[in-house]
Amino acid sequence: MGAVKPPSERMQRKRGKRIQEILTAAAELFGERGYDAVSLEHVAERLDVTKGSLYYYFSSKDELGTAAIETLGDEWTARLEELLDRTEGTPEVRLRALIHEHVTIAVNDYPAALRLFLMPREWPSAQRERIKELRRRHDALFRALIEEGLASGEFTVTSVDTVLQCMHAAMSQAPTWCGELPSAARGKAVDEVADTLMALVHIGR
Amino acid sequence: MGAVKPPSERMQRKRGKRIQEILTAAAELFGERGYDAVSLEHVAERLDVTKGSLYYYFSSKDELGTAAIETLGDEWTARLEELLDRTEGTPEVRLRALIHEHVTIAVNDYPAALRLFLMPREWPSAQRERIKELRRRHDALFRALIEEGLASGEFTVTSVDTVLQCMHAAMSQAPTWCGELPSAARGKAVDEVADTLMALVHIGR
Amino acid sequence: MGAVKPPSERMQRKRGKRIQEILTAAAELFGERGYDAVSLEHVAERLDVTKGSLYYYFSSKDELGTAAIETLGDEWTARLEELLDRTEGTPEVRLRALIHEHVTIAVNDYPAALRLFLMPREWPSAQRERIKELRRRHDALFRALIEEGLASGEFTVTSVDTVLQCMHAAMSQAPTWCGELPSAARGKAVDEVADTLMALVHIGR
Amino acid sequence: MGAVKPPSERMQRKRGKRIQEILTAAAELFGERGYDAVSLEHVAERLDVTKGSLYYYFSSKDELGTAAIETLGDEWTARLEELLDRTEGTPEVRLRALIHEHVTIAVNDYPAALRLFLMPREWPSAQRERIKELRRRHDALFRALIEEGLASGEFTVTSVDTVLQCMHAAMSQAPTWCGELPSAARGKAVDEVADTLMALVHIGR
DNA sequence: GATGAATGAGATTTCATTCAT
DNA sequence: AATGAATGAAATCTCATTCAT
Repeated sequence: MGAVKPPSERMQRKRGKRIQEILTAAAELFGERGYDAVSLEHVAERLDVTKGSLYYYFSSKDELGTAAIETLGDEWTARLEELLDRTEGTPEVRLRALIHEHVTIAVNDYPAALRLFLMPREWPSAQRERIKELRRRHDALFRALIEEGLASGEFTVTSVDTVLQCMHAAMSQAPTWCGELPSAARGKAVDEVADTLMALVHIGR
Repeated sequence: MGAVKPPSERMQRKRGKRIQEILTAAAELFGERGYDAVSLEHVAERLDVTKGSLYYYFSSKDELGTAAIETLGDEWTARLEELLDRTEGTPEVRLRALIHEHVTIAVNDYPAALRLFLMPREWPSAQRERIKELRRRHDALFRALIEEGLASGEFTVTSVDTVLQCMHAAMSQAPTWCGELPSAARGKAVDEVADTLMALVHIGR
Repeated sequence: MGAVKPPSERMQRKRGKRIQEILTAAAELFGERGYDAVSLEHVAERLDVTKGSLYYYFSSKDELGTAAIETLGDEWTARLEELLDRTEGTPEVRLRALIHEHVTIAVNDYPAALRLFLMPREWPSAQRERIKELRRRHDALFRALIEEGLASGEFTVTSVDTVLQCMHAAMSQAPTWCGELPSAARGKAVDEVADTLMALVHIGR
Repeated sequence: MGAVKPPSERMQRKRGKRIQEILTAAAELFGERGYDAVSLEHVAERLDVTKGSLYYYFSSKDELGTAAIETLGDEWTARLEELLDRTEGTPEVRLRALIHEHVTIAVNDYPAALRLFLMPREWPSAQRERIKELRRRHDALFRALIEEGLASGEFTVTSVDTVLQCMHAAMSQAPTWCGELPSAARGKAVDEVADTLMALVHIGR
């Protein structure tokens, strides 16, 4: 009835904020229990909202899922970039810091990660591509550092791709064992993971 | 008079065989698509029976699931043990062979093992313990070799536990990337994974 | 900001009303055929909705069942109380009227009440207690009248409890025989039951 | 293959005995939990036999059910007849003894009764008629005594049928409350029931 | 006579999705 | 923007019944 008034900018912002809230809650839940095991009811409940409301923002569970991952990935990548910005030194030093930070984030904030990142198969095919893209952006940070180290002769690897995959797998998996340790022991565990994974770029000697 | 005749041994064997058939089918499916994504209908279909029949052997999906994992784990471990039996050489040689075989099995036969093995969290607590036990048996093979290599001075590590976790994570994750390669390239990819992971026991130099 | 708005009172009422509709339908069915013989499909059909909808209001068949019985019991008790409100006279007169009304309700409206009320054993323990409580409230009406009559010397009994049990049993059982009579004969049959049962409070003389 | 040899008499007896065992177990179970709630699995389990075996003796659950009731009813009636055979005295004395015995049997042996006897509605219509017939035979014992007492002027009733119904209802219901008493108190409770029910044949005075 | 195995129909339950308000 | 209500498809589970051995 009458002209549909275009959403004011303020409204847009508000909407954006609500969406972020939803995505955060969703990412947490998917991360805790896996995509299949989380119902929209669960998501809604955590937000103190009804199932139906979610459809105002997302047109399907799949879409919500993908968006949740994307958010999570963006945030994660942003934090890693920030770290690199404030860390100086050789590729060795910086790569180790990056690994350490990645694991820390995984353990503290996204026990999620494994289920979300590492299992594109679990996702409907429409979503898979976007998840891979996300992964590429994320990997780029590590890849750049490794190549820098290779160029300078500090690092040796069999194959950059393989190293990246192994590194990523181990880092994302970390929460499932570090997460169970008493928090006192966690710091040390994370350090050990970082030290251990650095070996991957010092192959064959 | 009234003596209840216990099932004959032959019957017992037959039953056991049927159960193994079911478990194999289930393990394959769970391994391919993950627990949640597989319905009893799927399992039944692969066996050419009706859903209901499965309940003659297992009293719930959970029970079937746990048993299937156990089977899968047993089989896997058995294949690794076999490999070790027929492989001679230094710990270095044998560990590399073990990794190679593990990844090969993962890629060829159990692409979704990741979801089953690495995520005890998503299982009802009754099952969790049994899965962890399975994991321990599996890890034992790697652990023994690593310790042997450490004793002989061939290997250096930061922490055996950490190495095991990282190795396991990377190996189980392998199917998600190697699996997508054209089969021609797969062999090389698996080799590279093995070479790369061997670095984990040659830390710090 | 983020204030969760509680469901409006009007909505609450509406929901309550819907629940009552469901409970009434369920109580009727359970009362007619017994708990086991009624499927949620039946209940849904009578309400012209789908099975699934019922789960929006009740989280299981058991829960619906218990609530339905409670409703049935409340209604029944209420009708008896109403009757007492409008009936004057000696305990003798009023007790007879009460019995008569009870049997009438049983025969006309809840032919299967027997199965619901008299057999707490078949209910899960959670429900049993609530059913017993219901029964107590119901019995209280009869008990009060009987004790009044005893006090005034009009009645004689061996044991109030025993009389109550026998009375209740016979009244609830009535539908299984009165219900089969042609409706013309029913009135007389109910009268006879009432007269007969009054003998229970005139023991020994 | 060859002539089917007619079952020897010995076999017949053996068969009969087996059938009785089954019927007893079935009657107990139906009595404890109700017809619907008992599965053939339950019955078979109690007999240490497999479900399938029951079909050798009975062609359906319904048939087993009806036969079970019939057995139970026959046995019950026989025990009551026995009692009457050895009890002398006025109708008053004998009727009271009969009631007492009936309740005793109900409480001790067939908490069953209520669900089996009093609820023809719960049974498929084919069975209903046979159950009613059974009930008639059973009632006949009481009816004869009551009529004797009426003839001699000892008893007064409104309607023999009604008295029988009420009596039967209360007697069969007895286990649900007497059964819960500590066994010490049970004897007294049964006595009270008998005394109370005797009032039904001394109406109006 | 009895068993193990299988079936198929139906019951309970879950959940993504839609929609009127 | 959000809610309460409802739907329908699919999943898990139960059970009377059949049958080859």
